[in-house]
Amino acid sequence: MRCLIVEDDPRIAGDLARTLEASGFFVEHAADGEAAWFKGGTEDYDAIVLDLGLPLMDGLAVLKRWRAEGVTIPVLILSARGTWIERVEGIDAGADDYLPKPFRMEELVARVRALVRRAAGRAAPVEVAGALALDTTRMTASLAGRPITLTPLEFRCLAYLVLHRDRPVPSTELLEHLHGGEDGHELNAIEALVARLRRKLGPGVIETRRGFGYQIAEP
Amino acid sequence: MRCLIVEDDPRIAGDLARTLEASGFFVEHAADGEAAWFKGGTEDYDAIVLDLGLPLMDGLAVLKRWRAEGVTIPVLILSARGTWIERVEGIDAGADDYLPKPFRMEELVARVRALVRRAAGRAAPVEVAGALALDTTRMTASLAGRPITLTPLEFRCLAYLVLHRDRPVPSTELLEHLHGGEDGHELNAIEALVARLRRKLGPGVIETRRGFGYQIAEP
DNA sequence: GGCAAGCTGACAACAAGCTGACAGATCCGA
DNA sequence: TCGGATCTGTCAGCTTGTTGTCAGCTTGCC
Repeated sequence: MRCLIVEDDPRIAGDLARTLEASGFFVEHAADGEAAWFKGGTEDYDAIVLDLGLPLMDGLAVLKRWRAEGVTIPVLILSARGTWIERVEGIDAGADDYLPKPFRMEELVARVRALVRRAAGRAAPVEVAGALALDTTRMTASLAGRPITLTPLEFRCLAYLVLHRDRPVPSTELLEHLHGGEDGHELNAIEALVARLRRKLGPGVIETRRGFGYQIAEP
Repeated sequence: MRCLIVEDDPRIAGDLARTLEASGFFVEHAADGEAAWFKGGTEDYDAIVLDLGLPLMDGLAVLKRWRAEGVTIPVLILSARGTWIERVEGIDAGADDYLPKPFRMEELVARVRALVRRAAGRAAPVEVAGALALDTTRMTASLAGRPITLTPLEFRCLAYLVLHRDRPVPSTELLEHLHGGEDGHELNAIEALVARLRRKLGPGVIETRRGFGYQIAEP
């Protein structure tokens, strides 16, 4: 968990850092707008706590610039001026939450935690098992960074195996999952499907545990 | 123009829907907070009319959750309790406008229209995907700098594909988006539409990912 | 060695998607 | 109101990718 604190007052910054560190964050600090903009754009944080009154570049300007550049790290705005107009401006500029000063430290920690949780839920749903990566939004698969073209059924089959990679999946279960319980399908269809997947993925990715089922190989 | 109505009273919801439909909106409806949250987060509306007193999740909570998740669709709050405190709370939560009950239908329509106009003016009007550029306020398209004449439906279809260019869009979803969920339309209409678009755009712009959907080609 | 589980290449059936033609609907100017 | 132009949905026939089945094969286990 990495968190960036953007705050020019060294005393407040120190307080914030200590509190967040006590809650398990690795904290970094930027004291002015320029430094903040640079760090937020180049490093990968889980959350940013942003004060608005900053030297060199105003907090809102920094935020807008990040958002324009595609930085999606969740940002919590801190501000002494707690009017609702400013709140709306902050949200408008792309902030994820807003906390008016003065505030209790516990509340700050709770909000930053909530922000991180929410962002994790929103992230691109990519499942990874060793060198194998499945992106269920883009419907793409890759092996060791190399893209693999899969048909819909192949994709669903592989996704199911990756999701249950901690145990062998019987072919009867795959049949049930892929065809929604309709019968009239032979088990051999699954065998053929797995064979086609293996041809695309190469050996050593889908293992057969004879008598138990198929399983994605451990990294 | 798609509009989501969030209202638990079926009579009021029906009134609202009829009025907005008469003004040219495709209207969808959610009767509780959970459903509203889901629809607003996953579908692409031009405006949302949100009642505050809702089952399962309160209207304000839904709104806050949307804003926290980055949903920027303009929201008009409806409420029986018209105190200014509540108004501020609504704006604070990220609402774009506030209309106390009772209200005249004409006023509602006017405000929703204003909302949509404002949002259109504020949003980045030009969407770019590779050589393809769409100006959503002027409703013009160009490919490699050369202007392309599109019909209204073609434009909406292309805009939707460009907006979701990071993933394949199933033709069922296009059908739903373009016709606001009314059925009685055949999937083949989408195929014909895409064929017409391809004839204008040339090959290699709209790709078919068989079994997954259509997708704008990566640059 | 024998048996069952599992593999695989070939093939055929099927479904997804494409396209040109046509016709109903709508809009617009005269 | 009429006529023409444009837009858009439907249909039929076609192409192509996907997937189930079959038959014969290999592999592991008792």
